Amino acid sequence: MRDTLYEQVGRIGKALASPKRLELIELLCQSEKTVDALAETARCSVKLASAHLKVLRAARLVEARRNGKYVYYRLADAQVADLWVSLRALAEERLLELQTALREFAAPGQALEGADRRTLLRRAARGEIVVIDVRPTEEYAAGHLPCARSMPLAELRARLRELPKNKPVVAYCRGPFCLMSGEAVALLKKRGYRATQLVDGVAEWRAQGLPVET
Amino acid sequence: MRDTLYEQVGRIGKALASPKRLELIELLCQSEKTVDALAETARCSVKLASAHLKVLRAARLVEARRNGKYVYYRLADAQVADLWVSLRALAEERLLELQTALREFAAPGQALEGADRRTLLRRAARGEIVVIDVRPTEEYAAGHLPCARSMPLAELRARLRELPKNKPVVAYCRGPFCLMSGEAVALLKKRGYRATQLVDGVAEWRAQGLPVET
DNA sequence: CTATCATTCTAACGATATTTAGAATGATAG
DNA sequence: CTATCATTCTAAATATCGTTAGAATGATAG
Repeated sequence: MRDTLYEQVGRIGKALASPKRLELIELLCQSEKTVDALAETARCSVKLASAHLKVLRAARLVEARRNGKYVYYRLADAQVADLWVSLRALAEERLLELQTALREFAAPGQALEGADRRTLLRRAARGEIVVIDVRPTEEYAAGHLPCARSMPLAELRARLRELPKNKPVVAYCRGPFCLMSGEAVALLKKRGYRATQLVDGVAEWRAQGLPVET
Repeated sequence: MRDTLYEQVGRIGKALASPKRLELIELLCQSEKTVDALAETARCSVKLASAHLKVLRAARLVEARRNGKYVYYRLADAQVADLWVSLRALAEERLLELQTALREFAAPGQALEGADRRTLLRRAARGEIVVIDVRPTEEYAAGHLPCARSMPLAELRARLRELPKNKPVVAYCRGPFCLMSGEAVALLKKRGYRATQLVDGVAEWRAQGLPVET
């Protein structure tokens, strides 16, 4: 009777109970992706990725469309990205183990409050700072911070001269669990740039109600 | 390495993967409660409730304090209530099965948007409507809507004459999954009152950033 | 000391989840 | 037809989970 209601919500909970699935959700927060691409980025077999995606689809968190030989998966709703952001934020706040793990793996970047985020946008709009998006170009194309320039980590070394040395450069990537912006900042600093890392990703940005460009 | 991060978030996900635990979380959204009270309301043995609470505590979602013979559990953070509200809202939006189950069990009440909620508050403050909280008194005491009067479902029949027949009466309880406000409205209507149900609970209210009184 | 509230340990049962593997099947582009 | 991308079926190994039960243990009020 009443248990049915909680069981249904539990379906969503169960879908969120596997680390691999959470990783897939985070990747899908960036842009739609093929099974192949997801499996490669999440470092698992296509078969396993396919199985996890089936679970996520059964919980109605993701949807699929076919285009030619490829099946593209995407989040079923922007609310799913928001839920992922809330869940991760809660875990970061409550779980000491996560905090220490983050300190160890991820380079410490700037965690901004709502007001700071708006300040960052204003300064970027005025040209006082340069914001670069170091994710792959497809992810940039699917949505990026206003005023951000696409500069994928893989191309960064070759395109360094496009960046000014006299202005602060702010790099961001997929979010707090992603290492790309940290690597970008390390490279930039070594070459004499004034670089800082923004730990937000587009999903965090959007969850704050801030604008995202496509 | 990177998997550790997702594993930690998965701990929270796993805690949210059991219907019984979700029910306990919803109860704890109302007020702190003893194991005994939780077990009775969730219709399970004290032992099972204790085991589930242990899981929730391990995921740092709830905390306990002892007072005399009793151990009182409470949510570890208001963010936990917000997460429950988001999770439930997402499930309601995405899962057809939940929508049909809700239509069957719960009487259809008013689901309000942010602006409507403020209108409701204004009308209650002006005395145009009477808002009653039909939950047990302890839950009312722990936090209730501004301008709401405590009128527990168990006492409603005996205290009917405290309510005006010429003004609309709005009843709310623990939230969309709780049947108490529906029962209250059914009783009131039978006795000739102009009663409507508000499906929001205090957690939904607070998650909207609206004020809650204690 | 005793009654009450709560937790723990043990054990057991059944169910479900994660991962890997081999083989087969679909669906599509060229 | 063939190569590629994706899913499915089968199976197996391993692990964990949810629930119930009995018995014991703690912690506290009176």
